[in-house]
Amino acid sequence: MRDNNDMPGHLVRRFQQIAVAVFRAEAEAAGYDLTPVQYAALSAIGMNPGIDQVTLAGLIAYDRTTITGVVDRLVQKGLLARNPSRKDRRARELQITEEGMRTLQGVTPAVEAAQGVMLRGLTEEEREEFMRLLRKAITAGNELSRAPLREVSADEAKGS
Amino acid sequence: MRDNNDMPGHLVRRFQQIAVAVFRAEAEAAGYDLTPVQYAALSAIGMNPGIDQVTLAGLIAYDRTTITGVVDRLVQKGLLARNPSRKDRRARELQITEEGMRTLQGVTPAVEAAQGVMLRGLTEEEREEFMRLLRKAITAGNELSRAPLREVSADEAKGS
DNA sequence: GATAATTGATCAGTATGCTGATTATCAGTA
DNA sequence: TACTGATAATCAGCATACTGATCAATTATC
Repeated sequence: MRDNNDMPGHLVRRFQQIAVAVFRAEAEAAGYDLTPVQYAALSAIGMNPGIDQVTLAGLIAYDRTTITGVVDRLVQKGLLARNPSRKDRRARELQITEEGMRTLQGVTPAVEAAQGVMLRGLTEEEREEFMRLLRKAITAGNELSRAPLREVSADEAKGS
Repeated sequence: MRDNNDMPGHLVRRFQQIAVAVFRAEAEAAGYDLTPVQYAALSAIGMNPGIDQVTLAGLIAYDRTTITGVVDRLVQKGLLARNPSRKDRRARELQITEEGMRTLQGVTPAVEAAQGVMLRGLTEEEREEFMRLLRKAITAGNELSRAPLREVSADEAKGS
């Protein structure tokens, strides 16, 4: 029987734990209380103002039911505004606030730094290769989780 | 600004989501209701009968407060027995039950299969390299999370 | 042997992440 | 127009993960 500790699923869980811990530590050191998930949402909304929650979920590969709570907390912190859409009364349009924009800009250096820390055991070439393999594996497995990445088509992106 | 979707932290989160989904799907297809975390705990206890919860946490890199709930649920399912230790009345000794052993043996092929599915986008060489890089990065970052791996020393292992 | 420091387990609280259901709304069709 | 199906958001419930605290028991120190 293979040692469970040496299975890819287990290794990934451990690296994910390290990645989250490093992210939070770097963000806190920079004076921000933001989780990786909250940062990703904030960043995506900043680049796509006015999107609804389902589109946001697809952009960053979140589960749709998880989004509600994440957005709740960002609204609570004053970093996002959530308003009913006039085009579709089921949907909520998400906008980043002034403070959200300042937070995003302020925390980004810490986020970049965190990526280096979590990969500190790898050389530059190894980091590139690691990310290439991650991208490749994720692309092949995208549809296997309930929260696949959904690229916004050119149609949706320009118009709406 | 770098696309958040292309940062290692984000890529790892997505791969972890896929890995968990694949694991659960394969386990369910084989007739078992077991999470990756529960499998890891069961497996570790099976190979180290009588260990306490802190040692278990170190063996598989869990947070000590998470272990309580995981063990609770495995005891609930009848796969584990948890008894107070006579050597240290603070500690609980964990034993795998007959049914736990049957479950472990029965589900293991599905667990092995899951590892292949989650890496289906990679060639055999790429899988090896991916795991090598994961191991290397984790080793370097082990102490950065609250749940580092703690190998059982020869001393502790033989005795008890 | 008394005291201090440490340790094993648990708990309260918070944040992802999932399954499956519900509600309101929208879109297509007979 | 009435009906059907699909969709956006939310909810209840469950399972990881973490922070920080508490309690009981053990170990170390004086």
